[in-house]
Amino acid sequence: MVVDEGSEDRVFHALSDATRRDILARVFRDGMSVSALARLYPMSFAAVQKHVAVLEQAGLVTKERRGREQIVHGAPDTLRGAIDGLMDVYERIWRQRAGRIERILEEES
Amino acid sequence: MVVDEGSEDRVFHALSDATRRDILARVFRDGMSVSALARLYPMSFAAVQKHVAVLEQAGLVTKERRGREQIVHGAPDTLRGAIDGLMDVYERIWRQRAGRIERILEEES
DNA sequence: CTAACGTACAACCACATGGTTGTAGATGAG
DNA sequence: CTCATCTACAACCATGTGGTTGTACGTTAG
Repeated sequence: MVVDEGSEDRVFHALSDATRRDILARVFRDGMSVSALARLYPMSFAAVQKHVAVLEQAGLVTKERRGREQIVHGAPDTLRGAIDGLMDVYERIWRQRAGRIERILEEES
Repeated sequence: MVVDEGSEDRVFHALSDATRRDILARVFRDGMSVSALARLYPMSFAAVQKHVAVLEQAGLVTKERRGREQIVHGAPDTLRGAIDGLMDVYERIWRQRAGRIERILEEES
């Protein structure tokens, strides 16, 4: 694995807040400064800053310093990893069903 | 939408715990009773029961009573919904990049 | 019937979370 | 240089979280 284990917890926790998911969707479309993001939500700058920090800790976004601004970008690899993890769980039910069908077809009655 | 809004928070929060993700993976492969699940983890029955309740509230599992046991099954639709939501965010970066390329190709220099 | 099992739920605790305000350091504009 | 802007971070508070133990109830086995 590329990233350390236990980070999955942080990734999904980061995704468990609507404001953070909105921030994520926006910065994935186009990078934005922290203060530009802060203007979008009915909460203090510090609160938005904390949300960005949670996303950054989870590895879902990166920050790029540009002048006195900090531009937030989406990090595709981590998000891709989360999707892959869920897909693995999701696919189990189909593998399991396929196995059952197979066993039925193998029956010699 | 099939499910009420604000439930995305609950879904991702439910996924943000390693024990719950493990439970989910197991019951997606094959239904298990709550007590059978409880035997798998180094914590009290009540704790596992709470984890199952969180997954159930999020709509990620369902319970089916069988005798005195409660069989826990994975709920594919909700998980699929979570995956779809992440895919939407993920795809934005590609749409945005495709748009940039398009604009470059349209330049008349 | 009785005893054991599977489940549910309340009460409690330590700790994390999401929000606030306030202070302080870099950086760019004039 | 000076001032406004952007960012960072600490302190604080109410609430939620993950864990515990204890109690209670329905159901099956003997």
